[in-house]
Amino acid sequence: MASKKISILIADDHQIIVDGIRSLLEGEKNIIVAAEAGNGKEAIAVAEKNPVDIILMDVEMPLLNGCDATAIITARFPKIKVIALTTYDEKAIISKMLNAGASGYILKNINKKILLEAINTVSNGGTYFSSEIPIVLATKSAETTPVKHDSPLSFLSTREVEVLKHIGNGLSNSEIAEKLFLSPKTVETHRTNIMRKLNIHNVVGLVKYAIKSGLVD
Amino acid sequence: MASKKISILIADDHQIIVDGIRSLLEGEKNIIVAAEAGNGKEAIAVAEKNPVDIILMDVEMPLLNGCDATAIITARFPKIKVIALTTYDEKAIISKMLNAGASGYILKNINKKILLEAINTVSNGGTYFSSEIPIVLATKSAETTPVKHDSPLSFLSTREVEVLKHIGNGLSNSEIAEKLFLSPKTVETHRTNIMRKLNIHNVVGLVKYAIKSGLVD
DNA sequence: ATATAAATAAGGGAAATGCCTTAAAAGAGA
DNA sequence: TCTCTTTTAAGGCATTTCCCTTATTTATAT
Repeated sequence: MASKKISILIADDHQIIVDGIRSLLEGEKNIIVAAEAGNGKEAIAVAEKNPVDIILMDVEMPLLNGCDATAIITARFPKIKVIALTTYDEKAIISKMLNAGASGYILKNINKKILLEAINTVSNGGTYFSSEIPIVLATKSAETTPVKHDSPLSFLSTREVEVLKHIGNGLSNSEIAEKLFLSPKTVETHRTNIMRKLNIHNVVGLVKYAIKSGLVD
Repeated sequence: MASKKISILIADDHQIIVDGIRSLLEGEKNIIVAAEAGNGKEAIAVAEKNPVDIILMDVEMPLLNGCDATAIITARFPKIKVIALTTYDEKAIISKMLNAGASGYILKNINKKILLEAINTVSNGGTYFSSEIPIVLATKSAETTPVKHDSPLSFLSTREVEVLKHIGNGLSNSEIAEKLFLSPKTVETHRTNIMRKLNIHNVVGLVKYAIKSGLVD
C-alpha cells in the first residue's frame, strides 16, 4: 500500500492555497503532487490525461464548480477519490459534494497532520470528514442507502438550513425575509420549526448549532 | 539594506494561509518569518514583544480585525510597515486599511514573485498595491495624514467578560442576574456596554465573539 | 486630589424573539 | 388517491433584547 506513491491533483483557483498545500506535502515520501488545476473544467481535463489517485477539490471555482466537477470525475473515473476542500460552508453544499461522489471533506484551515490523515484514509478506500462536520452527515455517505432520519435528531429542510444560516450570520427575521423574498412571518415560522426540531430554545443555541454544522463562521 | 534580514509577522486566522506564505518565503535569504498571529489582538501583542519590520495582515480576523489592528500598530509602532492581505477587493475596505496606515495591499491569490516584490518594496519605504487596486486609491495614502482613531477599542472588564460568558452559554439577562446575584437591569447594562465596546449589535455577534475568545464552547 | 473606569441599578420605549395557533398550495411517496 | 412534508403566511401574546438615559459607589491612576 505504501509502495506506490499517492499522486495528487490540487484543484483550487487560489494559487496561494495550491502552493500552501503543495508545500505541506512536499516532504512526504509516499505522496506526490502530480498536477494542479485552477477550475473544475481544468481539473477534469487534467484528470483525463493524468490518472491521479486523489483530487483535493475546492468547492468554489470559476468556470465549473467543485461539486459538478466531482460528479463528472467520479462518474467517469471511479478509481479517483475526491476530497472536498473548502472554507466553512453550508450543509447543502457538503451533502451535494458527498452526493457527487466525494470521499471526504476537510476545511481549508487545516494543518499538515489532518491533511495527511485525510489523504491516507481516503487512499485506503475510507472516507474522511473534518471533525467540524456533524457525524449525521458523514453517515449519509458511509451507508450506500439513503439514511432516513427517524432518529431523535430530525433534520432540517433545505429552506430551514438556509434560514438557519442567515440567523447564524446575525440577520433578524425581517432581514432574512428581505433577502429570501419572504414574509417575516414565514421566516419566523421557519425559525420556530428549526428550534422545535433541534430542541433549541434561543438564538444562542441556534448560532452554536450553525457553527458546529459548518453553516457559518 | 540587504544586509539585515527583513523580519515578518504573518497575521491570519487561517493556518493554511500562514503556512502557505511561510513556505513561499522559506527559501528567501533576506527574509525571515519571525512570528505568527491568529487575530488582530494577538498581532498587536506579538508586535509589542517582537519588533518586526513588516506585518502581513489579514483584514478579516476574529477578536480584532485587520483594519483596527493596523491603526493601532501603525500609531504605536511607526516603523512597522503593514501590508494588507485579503481576498476581498472591496473599495471601502481598501481605503479603510490605507487610512489605518497600511503601506500596501495584496490579494491572497498571489504568487511568490508578487509577494516578494511587495515585501521588498514596502521594506524600502515604498508602497505596493495589487494591480487590481485602482491607483486613485493608492494616492490617498501618499499623503501622510495623521491617522486618528477614535477606535471602538476599549476592552471588556472582568464583570463584562463574566456576563458575556453566560450570554454565550445561552442564559437570558434574568438568568444571569440570578446566577450573579445582580439585578436584571444591571446585567442588561453590562450587556449593552459590551455591545457598545465591541461594536456588536445582537446576541449572535456576542456568541461568536465569546466562542472566538475561548469564553465558551 | 481629581479625573477615569468599573460595577451597580433603573426608567422607558422600540424592536425582536419565542411560542402557541391555523391554514393553504405544491410535491413526493406509498 | 391519500398522506406526509415542505413552503408559504398570519394572528396573538408574553418575554426578551436593544438602546437611550441618569445615577451612586468604589477603586485606580495621574
